[in-house]
Amino acid sequence: MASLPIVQYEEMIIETVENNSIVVIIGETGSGKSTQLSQMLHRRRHSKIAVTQPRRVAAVSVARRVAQELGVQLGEEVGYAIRFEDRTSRNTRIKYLTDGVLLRESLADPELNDYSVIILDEAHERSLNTDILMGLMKRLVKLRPSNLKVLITSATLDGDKVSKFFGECPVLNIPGKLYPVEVLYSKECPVNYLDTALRTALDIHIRQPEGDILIFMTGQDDIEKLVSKLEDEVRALDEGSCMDAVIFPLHGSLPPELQVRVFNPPPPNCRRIIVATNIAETSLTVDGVVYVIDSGYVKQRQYNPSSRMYSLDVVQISKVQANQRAGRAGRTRPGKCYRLYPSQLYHDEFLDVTVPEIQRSSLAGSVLYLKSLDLPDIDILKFDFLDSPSSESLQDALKQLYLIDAIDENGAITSIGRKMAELPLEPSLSRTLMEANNYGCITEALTVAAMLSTETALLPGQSKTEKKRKRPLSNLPDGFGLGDHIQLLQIYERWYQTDYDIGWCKDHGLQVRGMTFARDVRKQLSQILQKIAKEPLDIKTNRKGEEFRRDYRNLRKALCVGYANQLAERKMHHNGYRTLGFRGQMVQVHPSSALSSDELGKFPDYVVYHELIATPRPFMRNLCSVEMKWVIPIINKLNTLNVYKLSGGGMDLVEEESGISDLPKKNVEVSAAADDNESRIQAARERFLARKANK
DNA sequence: GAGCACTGC
Repeated sequence: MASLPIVQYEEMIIETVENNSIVVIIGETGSGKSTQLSQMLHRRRHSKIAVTQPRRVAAVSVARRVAQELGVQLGEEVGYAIRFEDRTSRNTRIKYLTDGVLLRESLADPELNDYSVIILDEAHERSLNTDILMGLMKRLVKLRPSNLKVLITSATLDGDKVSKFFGECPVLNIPGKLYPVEVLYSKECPVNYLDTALRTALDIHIRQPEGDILIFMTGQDDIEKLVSKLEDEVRALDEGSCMDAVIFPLHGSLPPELQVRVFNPPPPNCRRIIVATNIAETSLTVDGVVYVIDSGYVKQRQYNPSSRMYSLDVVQISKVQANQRAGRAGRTRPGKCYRLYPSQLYHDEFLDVTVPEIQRSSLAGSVLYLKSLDLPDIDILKFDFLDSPSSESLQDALKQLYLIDAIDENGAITSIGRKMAELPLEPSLSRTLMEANNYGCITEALTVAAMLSTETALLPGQSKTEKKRKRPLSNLPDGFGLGDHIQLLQIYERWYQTDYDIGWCKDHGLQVRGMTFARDVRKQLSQILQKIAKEPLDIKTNRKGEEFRRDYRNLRKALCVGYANQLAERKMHHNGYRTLGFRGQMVQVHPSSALSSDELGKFPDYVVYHELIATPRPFMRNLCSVEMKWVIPIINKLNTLNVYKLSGGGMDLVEEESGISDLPKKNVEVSAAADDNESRIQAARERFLARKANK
């Protein structure tokens, strides 16, 4: 502990914090900022210190270490709070929490008076929640100038930019404890980056001294291909010509028991080669890595507000990401990083920083959250973000909220909206719950919302045979053909009838992690609903053994209201759909859907969908059949949509005549920046695809 | 007739 670089800076840090409300601290990996800053401030103050982390595991493990260093029991002076788990007490003085939990807390107490110090750690990751918190902190220090200190800490954040955002606050640089990493570039872009990664890895294995190799690839597919090629090639090497090698894949959909294999120490005289996604960039740290091979690409989910569609694209990484990857080689001794791209590409084309999540996500939930805070004099379109989302994205969010009654025609939050904001759900689902309560089907709607909160429950597991299996799985409920929401409900009901038997999940090819997560979410949601309801709600744990009416009418009606933004109408003579309202577009039923067609092979005339995904053809994923008479009032509302009023008149917008006309692009600066990102991403993607096709 | 980066309330 004494060797942590940050310790020598204690006096300077304390003095700066005493004299300033906000301080930015740049500390590279290994500086000790996550564990030491809170302790330093704790030694000077007695009231409560909050430290946010973007990830649950980090909040838990850092809290554990600090408790150990202070020699106290975890949950007493030092504790943590993550979703479903609060290990703090009245005595807690240092509290580690995920940034999402702090946002929830600020809903109950917008001034966060419980804390005298708030530390936003890992701010460089620019998670959606961290970005919102930064905006809120800027306001909060003005409201509480005498009794609040805010520290923004980060590994590589652009200190000047953040300092400027916070009114030229001081920036302290703390050196890290990384060993030097030599960076080697390719002369040119590889024709086939999978083969190039393979050759580079073999070359290191044969020629370089011991030390593990970490290879960054984009996804499961490429990882599996590369692992199998590496296995073949390593096996073909002459025995005794070099040391042994074991090869591990590492990605998020790998079952946990296979993920942890990379933390076991390798056998003697054996090199480990780990082929990973960006999960190894921040979430998992593998010790012993000396060589990093960086493909320069990452898979990134992005939301396009003009089509309301998500896509999962392979994009070029940013300079920050490239350096983060390189740093993985220098944790235990000096290392080397092989970049499979020329240095000129890195310097000229890579973005400096990753496009922040707030510019890549649908903002309906975040905007509703901000509205519910009742910040005075706040125009949501002018909220002070470190990097603003495009105005198009904010308007999209407002329109969505209006159509589901969360805000009124003037953009003010409604009483329904206020309740919705309390629920940790996407607005479409929280609105469904509100409506389900009126229709007497809250028990079922809760289950649907919980099941949709985990996308992984139905995903096939790892084995190849399982992978080929189709949904709906033969011996699982089929949703009566009404769609995926109903199927998810029925699956959960069946699981409940087995008393949440883990074996039952495994027998039916369901992911245990996903199912237990759904159970936890359901419990949390029903607790919140009980709390915010005026009178006690009739929520049953579930209806054991009771047969439902086979058409689930009320539940589907409730879904229709919640998903007013996500309606589609089947085209006359075929099975294609057109989305209703905002810039209607042609979409297809995702082949994995449980929705079934009638005896003539036709799908239902109207459906609601959970999301649109371009892969790259546009599909609707997770569908529910609805009826035309439920849809009509929504269409009427669509036609009276007026974005000018919704945004509080604060925007210089031309009035829209109906919900389906295009919006003029305003707020040019912001849009231009976002467009620039988009076109660069697009260009990078094309290059990538071209190279991949070139095999 | 398709495809699953990573987090999180």
